[in-house]
Amino acid sequence: MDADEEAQTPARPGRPRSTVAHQAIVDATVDLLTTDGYQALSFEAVAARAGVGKRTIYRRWKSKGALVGAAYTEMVQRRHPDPDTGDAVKDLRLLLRRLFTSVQAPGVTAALRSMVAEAQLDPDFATELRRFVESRREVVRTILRRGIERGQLRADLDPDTAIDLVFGPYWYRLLIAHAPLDSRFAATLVDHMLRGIGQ
Amino acid sequence: MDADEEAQTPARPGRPRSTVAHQAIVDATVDLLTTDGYQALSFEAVAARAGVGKRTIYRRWKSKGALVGAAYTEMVQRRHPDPDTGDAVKDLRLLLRRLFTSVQAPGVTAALRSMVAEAQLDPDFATELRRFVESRREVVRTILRRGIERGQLRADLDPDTAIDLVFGPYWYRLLIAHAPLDSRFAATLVDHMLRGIGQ
Amino acid sequence: MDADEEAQTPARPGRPRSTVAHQAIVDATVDLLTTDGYQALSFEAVAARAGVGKRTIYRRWKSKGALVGAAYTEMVQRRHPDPDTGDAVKDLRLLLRRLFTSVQAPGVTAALRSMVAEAQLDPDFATELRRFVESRREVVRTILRRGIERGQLRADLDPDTAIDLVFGPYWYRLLIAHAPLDSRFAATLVDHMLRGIGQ
Amino acid sequence: MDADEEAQTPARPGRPRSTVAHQAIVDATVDLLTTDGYQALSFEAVAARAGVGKRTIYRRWKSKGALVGAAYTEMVQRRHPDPDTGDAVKDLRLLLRRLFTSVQAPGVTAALRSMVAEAQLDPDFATELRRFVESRREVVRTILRRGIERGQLRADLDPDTAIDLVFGPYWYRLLIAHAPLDSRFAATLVDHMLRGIGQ
DNA sequence: TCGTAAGCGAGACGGTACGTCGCGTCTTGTG
DNA sequence: CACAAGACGCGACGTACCGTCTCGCTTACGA
Repeated sequence: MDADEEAQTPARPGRPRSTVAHQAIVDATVDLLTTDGYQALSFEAVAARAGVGKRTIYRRWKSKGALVGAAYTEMVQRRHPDPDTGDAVKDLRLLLRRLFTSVQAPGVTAALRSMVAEAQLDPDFATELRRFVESRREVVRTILRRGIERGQLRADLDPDTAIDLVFGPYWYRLLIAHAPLDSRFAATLVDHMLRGIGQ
Repeated sequence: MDADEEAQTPARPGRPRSTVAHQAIVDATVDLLTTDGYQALSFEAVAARAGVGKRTIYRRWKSKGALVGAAYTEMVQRRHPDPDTGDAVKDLRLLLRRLFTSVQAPGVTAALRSMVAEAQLDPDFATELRRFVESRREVVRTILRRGIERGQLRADLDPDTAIDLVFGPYWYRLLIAHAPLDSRFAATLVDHMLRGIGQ
Repeated sequence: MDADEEAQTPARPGRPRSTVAHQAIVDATVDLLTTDGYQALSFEAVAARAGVGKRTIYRRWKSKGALVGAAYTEMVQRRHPDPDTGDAVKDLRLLLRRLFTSVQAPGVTAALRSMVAEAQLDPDFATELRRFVESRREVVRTILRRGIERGQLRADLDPDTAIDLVFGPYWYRLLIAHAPLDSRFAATLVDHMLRGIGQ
Repeated sequence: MDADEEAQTPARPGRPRSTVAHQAIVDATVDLLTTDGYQALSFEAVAARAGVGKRTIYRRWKSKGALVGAAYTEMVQRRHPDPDTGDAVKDLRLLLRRLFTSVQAPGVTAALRSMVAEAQLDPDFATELRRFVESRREVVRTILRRGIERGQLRADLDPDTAIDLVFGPYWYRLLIAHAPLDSRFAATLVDHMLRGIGQ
């Protein structure tokens, strides 16, 4: 999702990559993404706005989607960490509410959509996206495991299926947009998951 | 999703549209889609392979996604009609099983994905896709309504939420591909929906 | 030196090439050539100034030099035809005087130079240039032949060598620019050629 | 034509320039020039093949043509010195024969052509080339002057015009390549020059 | 039966963006 | 300080498709 060799060989020969250029590119991408949308976004335009050679961008990201991925990560700095209130049900409700709120911010929906779109077209980026998705699943998985250990959730539930039941409808509405992603829907999702899997 | 004025003015002036050209275009699209993937698909390439002028394609479909939509329809002839066995639960299980089976056919997944991708980029096509999605939802809605009337399902369920719980995870796995769309998952989905909403 | 298939199949399939675009390209080339010089001339710049797609230029000329060739031909409309005054010596003097005068016009020297430069780098264009050069030699060859027939020049001269003795120093001074191409030099060249080959 | 400050301050501060690098650059240039031609020659390519930083080349030569000039000098070690046999006519014949022979060596023609091409595009290099050309003219000028003093050539000839009559056709055939640069042509050139200017 | 209106293939058109190359300059660490 | 390595801003390259626009030619209806 990010520049390709983040923390590799600490010193390789030649001039090191400019962090200034790096930041300028990411900023320009966010700008264009939220202003004109994914369509208007091109390596050409990003280079122009960032005051950077196209090569400098290609050196770091190999596709538009990968670039947008970095910009998205930049946009959603707050990472919705595991709340861990001690109550698994409360944790789930909190996490979902935050997720559904963050998605209201302008540009976030567009970014997520463009990433899914890119993933359908570029298998390499699909892998990267899967990695990102998995990291989000892991947070919920942790909450569920904790809930089971604490006896707050029944022991025989299948976490992965449960997670699909939460994130599935979330992405579904996000992508198809046949219905809003509001806090009521967030609550409903948790309710149904708990009724299905909880004690 | 299809050629844009299917059953319009039954007879309009001038030379009628060539069904030969029409078929050649769809065939070429399916060919390219399953052979080289969505990436290699372009109006230019389709026209070349079909031996057809670009204009002739533009006259019928206004976007790549719309064109792929036609190809998809071509591929999935069977349209998963409402089973109506008399038992709502049996109907649901049957429908889901068919849905999950159809998606195994080569090219179908690719077509669905490309359509979702296109929808993220082209609002007009998003509307078309939403129409298609809605038609699929309507089938389930009918089953659910029938189940309630017959007393097979409890009366206070919200059909649309229930549908989200089924189709959500379906699309989620289809698009993210983090887990397979097998018949076991189909069964699990119906189980959870029923446990959540059924009596 | 010109667009590649001048008077071929009078009607080939598809939209015919636009003469408007053609002229716009040539004009833009002449403009840029005489204004900013050969260096500043690029397909990119010509396309921009002519309001034309780059492809449209590439379709007609395959290299910068070939393009400049067309522009040059456009610039030197007057083609220094065979004078044929009845007197071979007079003809030669007249032709040379005209040649040396035409080369004074701004841009002509630059165009000729750039063509020679391109010919050194691109064998294909070298062939084209050779064709142009040969056409100029033919004019002189005709004059000489006529002079021999009329008994104005002695019979045993070798026309091609004689022509080398005239055009050789001409191009030499044109390219190296170590001395001016003035009318005195023109006269001297004819004098020496005649002293060397005449009766 | 050569490295720009050959015999400058014999000892200047800092690390002295590596003669190893210098030679590697020239060798790589000759290699590329004779192998892939002038087109494939670029500072970038030379640096890569020589295993040298681009800067190191720029430090020594300021243009592609200047660099090729050095390579040319490397290729043509023998410099065709003034023969001075005592007989001006014999001297001229000898010099021309040598000149026409040297040009047969592979790569020499290409180098000369590329230098002329570069001179048409880069005024600075044109000056350098003019300097080189003048040095070659000076040799002939000396022979002619000596011939006049010795009474072997008539006193009223204009040396510079005479030289144009020899070198002009030489370069003409070299650059346009409409006819070969063989020894017969060498002889013919001297013959005609003498008939034109000699007693 | 014949005009006329649209469809047809081909392919050129003005564009935008692509991904690459080379330029000449700059910044690293190493000698 | 020179050197190799290589990143940098830049500008041009030649190509791919876009969606539109002629061409000359069917095709088929309705006047």
